[in-house]
Amino acid sequence: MTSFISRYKLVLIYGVSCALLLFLMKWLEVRFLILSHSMELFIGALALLFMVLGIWLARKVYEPKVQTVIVEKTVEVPNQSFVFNEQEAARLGISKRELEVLELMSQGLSNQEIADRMFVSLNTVKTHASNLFVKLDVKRRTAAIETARKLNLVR
Amino acid sequence: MTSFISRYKLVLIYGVSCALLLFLMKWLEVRFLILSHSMELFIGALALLFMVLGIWLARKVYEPKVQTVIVEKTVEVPNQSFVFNEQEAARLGISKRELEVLELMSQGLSNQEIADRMFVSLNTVKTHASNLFVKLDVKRRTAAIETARKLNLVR
DNA sequence: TAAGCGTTCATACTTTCGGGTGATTTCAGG
DNA sequence: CCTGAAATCACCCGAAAGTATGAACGCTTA
Repeated sequence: MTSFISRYKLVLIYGVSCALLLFLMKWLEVRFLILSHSMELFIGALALLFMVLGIWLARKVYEPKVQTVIVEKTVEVPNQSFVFNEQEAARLGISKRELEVLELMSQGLSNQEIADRMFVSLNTVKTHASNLFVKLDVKRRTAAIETARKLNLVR
Repeated sequence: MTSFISRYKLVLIYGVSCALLLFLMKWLEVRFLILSHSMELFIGALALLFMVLGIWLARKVYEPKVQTVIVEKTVEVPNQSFVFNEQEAARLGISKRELEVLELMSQGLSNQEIADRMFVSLNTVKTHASNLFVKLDVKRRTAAIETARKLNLVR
């Protein structure tokens, strides 16, 4: 919204500048015709001047657009979201239920709480956990969480 | 590298176009002078045309530069490094030793391993751990790790 | 100097975790 | 149809984790 307003302001300013410049050119034209009558040089200078003006105008107008794009990008990037490493899970042969246990484990839940959430017995959770520890080559649930995090299996 | 080549190609093409356009303008100038002698209109048209050309040229040339800037920004941003939340640690009243225990805990070490590393007894580690659990308002070490991570106290 | 805090450690006890073993069911694939 | 993997559950036992309580020491601050 504000970028549009500022852009319009710029256009207005440059429009007025162009008008003034045109008057200047006309005055110069008269001078030129009187002095040397070298029309070709005048035409060339005029063309060059206005092309430069055009380039300058375009740069001024389009530069804010550049900055806007950059802002969008910088906002977009900090999505350091977690991407599950399917390859690693498959390589280690971790099953669906084991992964569920791992996930809940990493959230700080006890085996009993995990059992309640998954609607299975405590013993089942223990079995899944044991299998996980073998597959992740660890001896404790805290180490399992650490390893799983490093392998992008959780969070 | 390739962007520079393509940009130079563009400039060359537009340079040639400008030259051709100048010749066209001169020819038109003669026509104009013969037909109506309306110099003001001719000057205005010429100025407008070359300004538009300048704008067009600037846009074409500067657009690839925009993309380059975006790339630089996206490369710059992914510094997702861990910054220890000192305020939160102070707010919760977590001491140095407790923090050390928390750190080692989050690395998957057992109480005995932590005790060995810190050159204190197992009981001392347990005491620190218990105090941590109270301060972090949790009941298990896994939950403590989870909470500590969310508060940027570890890793 | 007394009070408070952090650190250290201890004993005793309960709970949770993890290993080992074995059993059943289900379901996909040779 | 048989096999094997996955999922489910059970029992036992030892290890680890966690709770409760108490105590000693050093440092800082009111």
